[in-house]
Amino acid sequence: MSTRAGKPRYQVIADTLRAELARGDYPVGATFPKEIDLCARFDVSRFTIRNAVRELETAGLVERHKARGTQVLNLTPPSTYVQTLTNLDELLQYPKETRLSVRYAHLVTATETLAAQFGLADGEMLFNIGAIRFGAGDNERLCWTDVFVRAEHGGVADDIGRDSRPVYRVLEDRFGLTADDVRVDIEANTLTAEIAKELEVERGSPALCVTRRYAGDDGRVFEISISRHPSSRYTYSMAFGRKTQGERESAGTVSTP
Amino acid sequence: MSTRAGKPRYQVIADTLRAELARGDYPVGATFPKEIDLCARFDVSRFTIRNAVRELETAGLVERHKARGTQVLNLTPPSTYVQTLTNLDELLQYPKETRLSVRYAHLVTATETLAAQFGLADGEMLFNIGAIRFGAGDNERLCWTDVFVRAEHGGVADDIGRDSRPVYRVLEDRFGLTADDVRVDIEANTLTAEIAKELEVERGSPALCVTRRYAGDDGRVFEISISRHPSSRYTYSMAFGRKTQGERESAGTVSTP
DNA sequence: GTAGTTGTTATGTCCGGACATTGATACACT
DNA sequence: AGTGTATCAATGTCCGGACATAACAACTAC
Repeated sequence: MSTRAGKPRYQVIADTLRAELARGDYPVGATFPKEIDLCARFDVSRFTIRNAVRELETAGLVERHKARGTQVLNLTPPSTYVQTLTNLDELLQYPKETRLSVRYAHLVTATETLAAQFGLADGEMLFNIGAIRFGAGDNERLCWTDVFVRAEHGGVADDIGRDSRPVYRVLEDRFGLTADDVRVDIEANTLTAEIAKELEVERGSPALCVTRRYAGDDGRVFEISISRHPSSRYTYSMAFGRKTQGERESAGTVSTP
Repeated sequence: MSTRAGKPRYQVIADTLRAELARGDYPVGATFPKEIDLCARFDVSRFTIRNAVRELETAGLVERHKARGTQVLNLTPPSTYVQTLTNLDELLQYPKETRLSVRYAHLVTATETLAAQFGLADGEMLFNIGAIRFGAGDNERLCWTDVFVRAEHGGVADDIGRDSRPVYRVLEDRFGLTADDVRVDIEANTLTAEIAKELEVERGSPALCVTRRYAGDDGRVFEISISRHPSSRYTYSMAFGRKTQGERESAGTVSTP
């Protein structure tokens, strides 16, 4: 009727309905015409109408309810901004070749804030690993990192310096944990005298402090890492793209041979 | 056959095929059994098989080609980590009630790096707005912001202090631009003497420097803003969740009746 | 009144068929 | 050999029907 170019009928019908929605024919929240009526209107079978309405549904425009009808959700396809990481490693944003040099690895009493984040009672213990991350060739000191894991996961310390896997990955492999939820906090502050000395910069110089908190599928936090980067040695950067709901994802899993 | 719980047949079949894929019955890249064969195997109509295979397709496991067959893409559903913003305003992360006080608004010659980012020739002009962001009630000075827009968009300066919309939104409304791509860079450095004075903090104190670059649908950058937050007054935080491809998005836009 | 029953109405599932469309292949012709 | 052509094989589209299921409303029995 309105569009035509060898396109299948259900596509044309979906386009028509999309246009009508955008024009405001059916207000948000109202019930959409029922399938039978649309069948009569476009003179097609229910099969075709269902295909058309499914398009609208996956586009986030309408919502179907069994035995209750179809409701209008949005007049235009809702779009959101997303930052996509195919891999959690991208969160770390270190160049490929860096290595971690462990300075200490021992049990400590959790501070109040740390205990709260791990969901521990006051005075319980955490395992703490302090390390310096070195650059690839030039051996520049990139940052100081303090990693906190639950006491029962202290075994990770054995693997940390040895291979180049990030800590959360070692935890995944050794204890079957999966990082389902990650929170990253970034702030600026000054380096303590000890860390400034370790990083060979002036004490009191500014640093980018990145705190990463990893939680498993049950919501329990299993690792918190705090990295302090001397200024000008590190920039945290991220990209966001507008994504319209219902789009086909551009596949994943690029293998590096 | 394998699963059963009042679930529709095509669901059960999809589950079965999913399990077989995960088990490695069909190697990646190989052609998936054709619909007719699956009909025979499960003793259902092609309609049901098509529904089942569509599930696998939207889950990113297989790919269908007309007249060529179905190919295996992944053995398990590819998952990525995403940070979702329903609104670009969430990128700014300021409490609701803040206001911007403009200190200057004028044309400047673009520095080399700025010109390059905007895609301008050397020596071309940009419009530059410098402003302080104040907190809601306590009138605390939250940060210093330098905004750069193209010379032809200098008109935004009229609107900036007046309402509380962010600059990119004013640009959208006034010039029909849409922010399709945003990049955020975060680093730590020290405040210059002038800015430190404006923000009423000690000169040389550390600050979180957030650079936001907005690009339109044509890829052209139309705004760059640089915000400097005195340390301890601001923490940039973000959350990532694991998202399996093909999941239903949790809808948006809740209407308040 | 409250609880249970029944009926209506909408979408959800499923069938068996039909024809269209389009890569790929094999074949015939120049 | 190269080029067109016919055929095949697979998914894509579409029909008209059937029954299942769930939300909702109205009605009935206690």
